[in-house]
Amino acid sequence: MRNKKIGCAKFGFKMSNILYAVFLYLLMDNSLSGYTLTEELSKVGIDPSYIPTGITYRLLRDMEANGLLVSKWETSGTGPAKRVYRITESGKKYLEAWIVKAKRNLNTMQNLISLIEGRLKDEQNK
Amino acid sequence: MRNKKIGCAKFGFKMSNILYAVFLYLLMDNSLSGYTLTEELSKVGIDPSYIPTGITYRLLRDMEANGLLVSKWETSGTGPAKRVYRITESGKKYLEAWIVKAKRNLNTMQNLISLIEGRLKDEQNK
DNA sequence: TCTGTTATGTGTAAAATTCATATAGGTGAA
DNA sequence: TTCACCTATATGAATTTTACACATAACAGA
Repeated sequence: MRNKKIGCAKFGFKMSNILYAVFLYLLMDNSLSGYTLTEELSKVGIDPSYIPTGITYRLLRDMEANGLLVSKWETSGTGPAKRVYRITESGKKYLEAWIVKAKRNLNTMQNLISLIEGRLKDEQNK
Repeated sequence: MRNKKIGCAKFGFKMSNILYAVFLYLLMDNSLSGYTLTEELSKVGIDPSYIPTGITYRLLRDMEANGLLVSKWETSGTGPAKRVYRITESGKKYLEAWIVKAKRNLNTMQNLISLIEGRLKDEQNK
């Protein structure tokens, strides 16, 4: 048996991958800033206060560098300037590819969890 | 909004956490060596060849250090000596606690994925 | 002017993962 | 008998990911 690589990534549930997907999803309807995106995480069941802002802003810059998003500064309106992100065609394609992998990995996790749960219930009934 | 922590761990799907659970599950019926445990990953839908042996053996030592497993050397039988692991009561408790968190996190992922999938389907039908 | 909210960002530490490599006993075939 | 291959365990170091701490700045209202 040889050494190969795996990681959370293989299950599609690496933190940064999930946030990539969520941000792309949230941006499909509107262009939004990093701050607003963080707040809207609650819409998908993620507590925004758990996400360090350092991660959010760095991920968004990475996503832009990878061509999934484009940004422009918005200085109008109240408060400090916002960097507002818009999804690209490449970003949509990325999300479509992600969902395929994510579903497969969700299945793996689902099977694993029901297997373990079943075994633990057997133990209780002994 | 303040900075807090998250990570794969918050979703319960960190690589090492999954392997902890799988190993504990596999050890509920028999005592097994690291090598055999790796092979038996296929029973739960994980391709053993994807798991670097470096990770497996290190995780098992960690688990023992944390009291979830105990090991003894088995020199009888063919081939080189095996370090055979057995699950402890503490290991069983860990697995029970893990499954609760894992189910919750699976739910979060499930909702997230169906949300995104639904949105992508809308897009196709436009 | 001081506090709080909105808003974006960076440097560095810590943790997790991967890669490369080492060791060693046993088996079977050329 | 030596060479290739399988079983079996292990570690050092590089890389990647994630978390923590902090810095900056515009504006609003007391």
